[in-house]
Amino acid sequence: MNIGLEKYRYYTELMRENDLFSDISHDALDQLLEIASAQYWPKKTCILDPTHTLYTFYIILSGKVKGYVFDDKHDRPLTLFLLTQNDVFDVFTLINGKVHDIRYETLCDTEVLRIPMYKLKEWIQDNQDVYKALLKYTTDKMMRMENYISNLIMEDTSIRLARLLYNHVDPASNQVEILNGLTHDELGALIGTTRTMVGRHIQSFKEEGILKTERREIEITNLELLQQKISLNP
Amino acid sequence: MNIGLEKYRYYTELMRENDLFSDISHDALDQLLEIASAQYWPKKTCILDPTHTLYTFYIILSGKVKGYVFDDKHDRPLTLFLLTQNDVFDVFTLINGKVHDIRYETLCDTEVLRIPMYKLKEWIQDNQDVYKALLKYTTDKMMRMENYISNLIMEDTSIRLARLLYNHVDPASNQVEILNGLTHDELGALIGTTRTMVGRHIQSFKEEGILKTERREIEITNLELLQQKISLNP
DNA sequence: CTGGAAATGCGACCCAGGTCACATTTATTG
DNA sequence: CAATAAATGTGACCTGGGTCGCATTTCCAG
Repeated sequence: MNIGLEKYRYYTELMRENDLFSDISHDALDQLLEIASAQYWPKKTCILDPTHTLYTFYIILSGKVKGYVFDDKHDRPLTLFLLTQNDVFDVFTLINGKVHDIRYETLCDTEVLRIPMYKLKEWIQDNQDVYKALLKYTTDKMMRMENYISNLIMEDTSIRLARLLYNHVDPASNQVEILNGLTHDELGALIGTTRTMVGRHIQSFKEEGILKTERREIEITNLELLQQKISLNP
Repeated sequence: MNIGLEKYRYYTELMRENDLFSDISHDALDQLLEIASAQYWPKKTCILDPTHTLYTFYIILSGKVKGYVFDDKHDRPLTLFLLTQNDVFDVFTLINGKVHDIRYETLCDTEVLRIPMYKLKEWIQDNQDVYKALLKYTTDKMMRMENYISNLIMEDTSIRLARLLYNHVDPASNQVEILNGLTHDELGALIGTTRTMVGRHIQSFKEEGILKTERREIEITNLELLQQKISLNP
């Protein structure tokens, strides 16, 4: 990597904290950083070509990236998952070598490490331990996805929104950190509904005294009420 | 395993064909069979206790098992996935060691290999190659789950039913093999809807000449029409 | 063969949540 | 700092699909 020592330290530090690489030796991690290059992606950077991830693997250092599919019938995107710091993509193409029919887009400014797939595969040859870590990573994501599905079928849109907010409140600031800066359209895509619905629910949450909004930022004013909405669904 | 040679051959044969163990040496596979015991589960056998899979791992030799959660609000189960020959469970508890909040139930008579978790973990210590195979297995399931989600949000119940049928037709018999013997309730659980809806749609499919039913068996009479329903959703 | 349980068929009704249309506010950029 | 685009607020309306109730059929166990 052609970067200053400071920056390099910063990356190694981030990688060392990443559970995926915690079992990897310092040397091996250095080798990995050797074949990686840092990239800065501004908000709304897209990977629209699903074959792209056949050749390049990414590790997210900061920011947020959504993985989504497009719903032609309703002419709107549906976000399948949200990736943030320490997440990687695309594990499916890395392991199965087949195209993963999914698009990626940054939801805010994002830093990634970019690794050519063939070099990564070589590196993995010598560091088969990552399989175990990746497996843990994947089963974990899988369980989240199961929860997402139950949610979709069992709860109505207002509760899905409430849960989305609840799952992302920063207890310190009462702000919904990773969702700040997202439009109602984006929020809708995250819970499988429309901006109209999101807007209506946010309005009624306001009236109920659960939250207040300002310049595309959501602040929870009464966490308990929000919690109630999720658990005691009448 | 305390079983006759014939039966033993049959199991090894099945395991050898299982992609999860295709990279495992004969010796190692024998060792695995050594710590496994065969079990026969009649239809409707349940694993209702989620902590059970902390201690026991299963490999399905034949039959079908559903993994489901219960929807208290609507008082009905929701099937998250269907497991059949060569599937295993529960990978999540094996890898993460935490309880996986999910229940299992056989949908028909089923044969499984039962392996005590701690013995399996020992075996894996000496056969770390399975991590790679398990990872492939898991990412594959993951992608199916992504498709399930898009389906849930993008398509209405009739198309979801049509797709369920289409994905399981046996081109030889035109029968919907693995779904035969399931009640409308079970079918509903598989696509996240109610028996009423399933019933109505099956009726209208009949009228459209897509299928006919007899004694809880579904036979597709016009595959093309079914295909159309899935692709040209108006 | 038979009585009860389970599975299915079907009509009446209701509502969450989608669409459409348009006004209003907030960002962004020549 | 317009002016144009993007994001949001809101009302009117429609419909897929859920619930309820009950009749009918199919399946088994006794």
